[in-house]
Amino acid sequence: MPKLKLKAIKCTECPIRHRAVCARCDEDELLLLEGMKSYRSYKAGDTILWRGEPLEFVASVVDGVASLSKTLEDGRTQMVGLLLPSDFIGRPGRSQIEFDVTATSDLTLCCFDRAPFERLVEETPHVAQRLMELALDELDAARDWMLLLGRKTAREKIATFVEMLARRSRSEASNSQVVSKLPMTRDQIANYLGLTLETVSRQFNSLKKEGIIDFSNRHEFEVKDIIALNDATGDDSDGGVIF
Amino acid sequence: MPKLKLKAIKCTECPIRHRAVCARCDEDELLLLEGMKSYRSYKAGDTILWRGEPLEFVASVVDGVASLSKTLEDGRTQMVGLLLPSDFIGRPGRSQIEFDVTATSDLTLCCFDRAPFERLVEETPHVAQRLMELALDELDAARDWMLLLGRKTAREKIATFVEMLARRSRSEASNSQVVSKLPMTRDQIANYLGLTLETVSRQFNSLKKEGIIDFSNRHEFEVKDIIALNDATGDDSDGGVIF
DNA sequence: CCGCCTTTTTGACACAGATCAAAGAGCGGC
DNA sequence: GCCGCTCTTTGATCTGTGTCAAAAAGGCGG
Repeated sequence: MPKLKLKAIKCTECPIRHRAVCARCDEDELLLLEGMKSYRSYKAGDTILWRGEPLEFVASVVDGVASLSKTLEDGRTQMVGLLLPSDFIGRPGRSQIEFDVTATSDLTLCCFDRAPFERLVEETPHVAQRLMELALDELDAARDWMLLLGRKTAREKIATFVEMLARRSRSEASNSQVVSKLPMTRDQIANYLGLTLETVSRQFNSLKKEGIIDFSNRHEFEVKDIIALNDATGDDSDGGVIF
Repeated sequence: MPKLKLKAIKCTECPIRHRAVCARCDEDELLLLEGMKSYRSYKAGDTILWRGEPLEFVASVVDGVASLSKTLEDGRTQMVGLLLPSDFIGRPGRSQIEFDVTATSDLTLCCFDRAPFERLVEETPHVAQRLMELALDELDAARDWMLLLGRKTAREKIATFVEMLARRSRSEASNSQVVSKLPMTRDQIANYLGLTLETVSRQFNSLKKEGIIDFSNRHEFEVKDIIALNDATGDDSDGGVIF
């Protein structure tokens, strides 16, 4: 489990300062966090935490992608969360987690020892409030994923996944770049979408053949027809307005 | 949308006093809640809230079962949450919800107008803390469900569902009663498990034929072989201990 | 630049669960 | 107690996706 400690950057210069668990903190509170944080790095594929293992720290993702996954008796696995920069790992008030946490890409975490962090949560409402928002956002995402896993076809699953990646890369790059990264292997995508890797491959190629997306290489794609892509997700575009 | 106001019972005598959003409140805080609450009743099948509709109140389930569900363009639907007594509806800081809320059985809610409730959340850490716990519990449940929806077979889904109902009815009745209620129709169960109602029916009867469960009538069952039932869920019984 | 290892693609086939259809059960209203 | 409704069961068939297998494409170290 090769985890290296790195020197921490200053909170005020942190790339996730405005979105992570510290987003609402003022300068004083930030100083407290600064004093208890440490950085850890992981290589793609490393396991960060095992299910049931005592949880010694909580953390924010600073850079890279981590995933939460659950496994059945016979080895079938399902990703139950994808953690991107500013997302939070761990839950105050519980010393265990019910899933494995793995580095999907090379990863940097900003870690806090659990005990002092929990004390901080009790005392600073800004951290508690932000933690609550993050949890509720995750809950929303989990529910969207339940609809996908329970009711969408393989084609719809892939289209939804592609659309999500494209939207995210458009917003976070804050430019209208057309090329997006595919941050996982076919196998990982399959575990995320509740499919097999063969089906993932077939559906990607099917969308490509139809001219909806295009691949420059295996890990980069471009959306050619956003309308058709949106149609293919099966989502109800109607915002729920009552007529 | 037949919703009737009932006279409220006293918070101190409320059946969900110790588990709902008010669980950690002291007497003073309870008095504040008492002042802003009102009860509403719904008949089985009533829609409580529509997706996207402005959210005028938040609520705790006092009695009965409510469900959260999402729908695709063509009408396929997936339940994304089952709300039992003491569960909470609504999310502070957001005026809309992303799913429909429906009464699965006859239902009683303890409602709070959103604006005053949000002010209360800001001021009383006990409510905020409890809300956080409830959200995180729901997140855990959502993740278990993602594993079920993405990777379990029809048989495993039904076994998991039955096991969940049996465990719940055992704990909440606080006696070792053997008969449990099935609080939903086959169609609702299908929407919860990501199956069709025919498959639900077939799998129930298959478990019955094998002597694992038994039905006295369509809405009550008894677990005859808990070991076999547990096996049939496909879950990894190992708590994640590392050898 | 070559060879080895991993990831991805492609093909053939099987099967779990969906779909379509119709019969049976349960239950409230009259 | 009978009618008419909804919910459930059962049967026959179809199909999307999984499974098994093997070839192709990258990618990396030497």
